[in-house]
Amino acid sequence: MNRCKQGNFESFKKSAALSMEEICREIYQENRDRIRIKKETVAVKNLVKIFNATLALSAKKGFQAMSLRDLCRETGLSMGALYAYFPGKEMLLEIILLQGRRMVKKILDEALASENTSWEKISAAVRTHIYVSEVLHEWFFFSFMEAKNLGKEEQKAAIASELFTEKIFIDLLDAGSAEGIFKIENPVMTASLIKAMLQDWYLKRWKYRKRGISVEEYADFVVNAISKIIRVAEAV
Amino acid sequence: MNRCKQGNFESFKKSAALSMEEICREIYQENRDRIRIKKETVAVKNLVKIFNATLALSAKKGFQAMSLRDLCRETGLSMGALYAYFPGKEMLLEIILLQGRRMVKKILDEALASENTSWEKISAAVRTHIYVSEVLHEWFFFSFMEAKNLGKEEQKAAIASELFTEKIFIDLLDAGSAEGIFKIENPVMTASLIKAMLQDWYLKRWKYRKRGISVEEYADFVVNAISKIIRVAEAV
DNA sequence: GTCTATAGCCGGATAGAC
DNA sequence: GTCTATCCGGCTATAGAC
Repeated sequence: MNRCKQGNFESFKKSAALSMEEICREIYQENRDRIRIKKETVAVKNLVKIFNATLALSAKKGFQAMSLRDLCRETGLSMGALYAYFPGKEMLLEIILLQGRRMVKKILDEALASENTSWEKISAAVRTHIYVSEVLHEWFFFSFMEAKNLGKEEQKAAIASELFTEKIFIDLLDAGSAEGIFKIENPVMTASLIKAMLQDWYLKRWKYRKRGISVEEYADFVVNAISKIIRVAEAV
Repeated sequence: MNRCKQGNFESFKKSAALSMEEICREIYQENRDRIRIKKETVAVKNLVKIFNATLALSAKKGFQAMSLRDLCRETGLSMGALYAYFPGKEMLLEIILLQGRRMVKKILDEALASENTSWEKISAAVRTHIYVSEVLHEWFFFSFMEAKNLGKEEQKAAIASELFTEKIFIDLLDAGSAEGIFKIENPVMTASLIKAMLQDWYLKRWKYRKRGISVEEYADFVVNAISKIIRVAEAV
């Protein structure tokens, strides 16, 4: 309930169980058959290493340019060991993307369920999205950058995910518009604009970091900007 | 003068001499020493082929993943011929990025020079940027996507270019604020927001295409959204 | 100017030792 | 479970024919 009202990032971070270990445990359990390692503690520990290393290396040079030998160096594992955890480079990419999408969807759904008015829901969705993208920054960046290099099926999933988030905003804008709370000319375009602002946080994080702007300040600014654009009545 | 007042994209396209051929002629003349082809007509014709093919292939799989053999297939040239035009894959990347940045800067500077009030300048800068990114869409996408894979010096240039555009908006917002025309809480953050909207046009073009939104509609929407956020008095 | 042929290297993937 | 050794294909780059 209300993980991030008033923009408390720290409390969000604690209440949302989205550590890398959490994610890797899920991945392990879903892929028990493919993964050749039987002891869960060992497997999860190394999966964390592998995924973190993949995200870090890809952030620097891109997934395609990252070699599995780079990955060996970074994780301390050998080529042979790596192949005990995933069946090939392409699959490694897909597993990371799939699991991340699920996690994000789950958290967004939860955040919305506990809000009431359209404006509260929009505000919560914005804050939650920005906070999640802060915690899982490397994943978000990765996911955006690699989207164009995927196979046909994977690309569809990525697009669906993008449109899913946007649809949440479109529906909320429509609802608030019908209730007469917002004054909006074009809900679809407005939702696109919101998405663009959300994305900027993880695409240009270096910039905001350098300027000393915190996640909470950014979220506040975005919520405020949206309230001006849609002319929400009871905006804080 | 006033290339794109009232958002006339077609007239902008004509007046701005930024065809690929134009760009390639400049590149050829600046790299006469490195390029082994003497006849300008032949050289420029093939440079156009090479750069267009590079942008197209990179859009699909990324520059790193694009092989020079892919490039041969796409251009109809052989490996040997390619190396008569550029000294290596890395340099090809740098040449494309450098020349594009120059072109964009030149056009933006020109567009601003012919406007008067702060709001007119902001509006013109927004429209011009969106229109340029429409004409040179592939270059903009390429430039954004490959930025992280560059060498140290090239990366600095890319960041400088990003901040340069943003600075234009920060200064204009400050100026209008001082004149009492805008009501802005945070010019730096507002400029970031504007940049995010500009970028969305070339990062998510597939989405806008699918929805049948034209460049002009998008530019109108962005200008309008900005006017609401900064509460400009004489906004249309 | 443009081609073909080839050098030399590095990538992903696998087999089999420990 | 993890490692080393190795296969083989594709890559960039260059040399030399036409």
